[in-house]
Amino acid sequence: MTPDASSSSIERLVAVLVVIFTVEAGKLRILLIRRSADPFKDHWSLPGGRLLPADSLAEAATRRLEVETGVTDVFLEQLYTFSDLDEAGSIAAAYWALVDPNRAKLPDRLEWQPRWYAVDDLPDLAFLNGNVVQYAVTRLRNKLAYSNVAYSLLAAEFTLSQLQQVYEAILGRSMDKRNFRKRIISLDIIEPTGRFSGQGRHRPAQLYAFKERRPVVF
Amino acid sequence: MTPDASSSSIERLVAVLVVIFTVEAGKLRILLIRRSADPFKDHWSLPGGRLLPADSLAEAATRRLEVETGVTDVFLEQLYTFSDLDEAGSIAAAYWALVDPNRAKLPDRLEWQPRWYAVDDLPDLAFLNGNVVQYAVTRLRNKLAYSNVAYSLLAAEFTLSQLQQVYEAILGRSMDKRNFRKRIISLDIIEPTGRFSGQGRHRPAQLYAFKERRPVVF
DNA sequence: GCAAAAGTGTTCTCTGTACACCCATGT
DNA sequence: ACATGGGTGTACAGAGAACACTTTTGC
Repeated sequence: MTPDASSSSIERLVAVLVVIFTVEAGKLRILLIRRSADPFKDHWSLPGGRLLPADSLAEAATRRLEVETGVTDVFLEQLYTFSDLDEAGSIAAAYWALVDPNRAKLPDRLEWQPRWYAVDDLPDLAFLNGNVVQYAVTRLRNKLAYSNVAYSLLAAEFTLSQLQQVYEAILGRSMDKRNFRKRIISLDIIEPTGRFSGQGRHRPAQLYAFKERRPVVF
Repeated sequence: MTPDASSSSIERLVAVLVVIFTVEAGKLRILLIRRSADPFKDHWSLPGGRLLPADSLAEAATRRLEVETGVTDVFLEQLYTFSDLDEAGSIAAAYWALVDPNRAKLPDRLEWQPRWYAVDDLPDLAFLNGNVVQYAVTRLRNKLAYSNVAYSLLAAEFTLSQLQQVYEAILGRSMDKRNFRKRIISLDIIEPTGRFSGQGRHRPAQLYAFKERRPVVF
């Protein structure tokens, strides 16, 4: 047995990718970085990297999320594991995360220039990252319907209108205000805090908080 | 850099596991094999094995499924990728499959002695395979509600009663015959073949077939 | 007083569920 | 004739969708 390329070894290069979502300015966005090396130099791609010795997949994904956004206590879940994103036969475990845009601070001095892109207006992506993003968007939309994952996209307190805007941005359609409120309240996942958002020349809005700031499935 | 154990290499051992389901004698069952080597010698475990050079994950899972059951053209889907099933830091990509018990022929001369076990009466499993099975059962139950995956558990033609028994075995509860038929027919995934099952001292049953014998999501 | 967003109910349709009897066949 | 599984319809309840006006505040 020759000890040369990975394609003849019994072991494999294993990488982690992270699809980091946020909702900002009424749009669902993901974080992309610009590749500084070949292959696909100067193309945009999902943040990711090699799995280090003794890393679990979740640890590697968490670390990469923190490097890019500075946050760790957010929703983060495995998405799918690909074995055909490149020609080298490496394995890529994709994760997805949801972050509040006001908490995520992108380190803009980094050489890979992280940037938020609206998912309905993405640039060409390196490798087959476009497939990964599509898969992640589908999973997010499904999960929104039967879990409280939206907690991870909002501040601790928020108005019902803000929550509705998050849902509308993710699902890509507008909803009826009365039906949305009825449904969310009947799910019993949020509660009024008693405080009000007193800003703007209009009636102040009741502030709400999620009862659980961790994943709950209905 | 030392070339010794996998825990100090940048590459990883990658394995594939397969949770192979069937429904037989009114019970949801999975295929287990008896380990012939340490660790966990003589314990039961899920079939699996190393990812060979140039294998994709799906190829490795398909091959393992064929070795165990002789079938390949069945429902097979990735489940989850684990990095903490053993202490060696290896990566295990779990898949799940659905097979018709009449087509799966277990090679009973194999040293690992494959056997069907009812999921509600499993023996102690090696590694953390119990978690994997639980996860697969949950996924199967969910998927049953919004896809046609049951096609892969039945012969090409079947009666509505046989189909209902499959659903009841998977979900672990009995259903009303009239409501079941109404719902399945309204899903528009099966059609009558015009032939009848003329066996038994009772009225012959209309035979049905799935319109698509490949995964369709509603 | 006016602009802007907050807040609130009713009606209808559709889906899921509960429930019981006759039919065709083999022995 | 009887035992066995095959086959069928109706009524009720709950969920989701459509739809418009009043309230509170800042300016």
